[in-house]
Amino acid sequence: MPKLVDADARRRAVAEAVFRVVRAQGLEQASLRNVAEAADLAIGSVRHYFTNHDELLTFALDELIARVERRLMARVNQVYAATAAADRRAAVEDLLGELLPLDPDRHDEAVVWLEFTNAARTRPALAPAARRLHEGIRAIARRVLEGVGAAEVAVEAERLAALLDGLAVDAVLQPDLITPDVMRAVLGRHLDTLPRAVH
Amino acid sequence: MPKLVDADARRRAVAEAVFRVVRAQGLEQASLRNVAEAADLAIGSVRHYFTNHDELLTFALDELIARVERRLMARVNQVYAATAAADRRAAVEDLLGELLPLDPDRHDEAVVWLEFTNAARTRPALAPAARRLHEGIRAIARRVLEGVGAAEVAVEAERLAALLDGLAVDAVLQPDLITPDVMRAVLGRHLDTLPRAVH
DNA sequence: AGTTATTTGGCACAGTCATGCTACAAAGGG
DNA sequence: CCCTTTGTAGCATGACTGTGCCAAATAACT
Repeated sequence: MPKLVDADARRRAVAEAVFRVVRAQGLEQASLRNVAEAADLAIGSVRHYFTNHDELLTFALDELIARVERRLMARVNQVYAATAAADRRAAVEDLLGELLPLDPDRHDEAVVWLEFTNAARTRPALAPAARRLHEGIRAIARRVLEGVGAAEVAVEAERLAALLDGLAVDAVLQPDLITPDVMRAVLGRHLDTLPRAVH
Repeated sequence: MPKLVDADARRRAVAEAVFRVVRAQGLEQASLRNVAEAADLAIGSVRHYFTNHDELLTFALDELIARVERRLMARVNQVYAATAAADRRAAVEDLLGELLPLDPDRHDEAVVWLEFTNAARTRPALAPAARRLHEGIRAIARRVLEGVGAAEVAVEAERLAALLDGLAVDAVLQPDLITPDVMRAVLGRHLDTLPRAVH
């Protein structure tokens, strides 16, 4: 047999090529040909690791979600570890900030997320993963807002989640206006005005 | 000559066909052929009213924005007309609600908006119109928040605009979870917690 | 009635797309 | 050494795209 390649690593490398194409030219342009070129592979090679174009895209989306989840896990532990009020507030801010495109890497991630989650509206294959991410964000928002009254937690969680989604979308679409500084200021202000939940 | 058609009305009718296709199948599928079929015209006819595919899309986007602006104008006047505090609060809620997909028509509008504004990220022809809409929403947010301190108005306007964008996006992508009731509750809650600006 | 400008319809072309299929190179195990 | 498995590459096909170009049908105006 030839070089005996680590198939999983190859699939992840191709997924990264998908991200690059989507980032630069939109999901619409993430054809097998363009992705193969971005991955520096022949189109036939890419097809050896993915049976379908759909499977390529769903794998890439799953990979993106896994990456976000990995980052969030570490931050969640930080919140639980923080006992002092000031520490907890900072930990919460870091945790929620992980959902915002505050640095170039996460900006690219947010771009790809918006492209995929929007495409999921009309592409059934992508819908389950997009849904999982949507609900995951709500779960985090609810957990962070434990301190508010039970009657309000549902509305407040939705408000926080919508704010995070909106900031991410705005930063993706108008990056020169919605800078990391603006996002941090808005998130901080939002947490300041919450009853007595997070501080 | 033939039937002597009102060219402007025809262009608007074709734009509506664009909306229907984008709504049902995504902007990616808004090809000349699909749009022509949705408009019940021959492809050559559509091309008679639009020199370009790009011109067709930019016209449709401009048309969408004009429609939103028309709706907002009426609401803005209502805010100025309201003198009593309770009236003003209701007028503001109606005005901002105009930016949310609270009924089926506005839901379709929001779907098309998201498709276009996202596409504008990688399609230069659409960028100016998307930008205008983005800034228009900020202008409204700032005007509504006149009451808050000058130091905070920038951050608060961004927070309100991001919340509106986020609610719209979430309702477009997960319409069974983010219902009009949820959106109204979240917006109401947000206005309640603002300093003493709107009430 | 004839002319002319507008509208409509469609053909042809070059490009892109996903995918079924085949062919071949390479390296590990017998 | 051979053979079998794995990876790589590419050809062929049918479908779709925007656009240049052309031809016909239509109705208003002279």
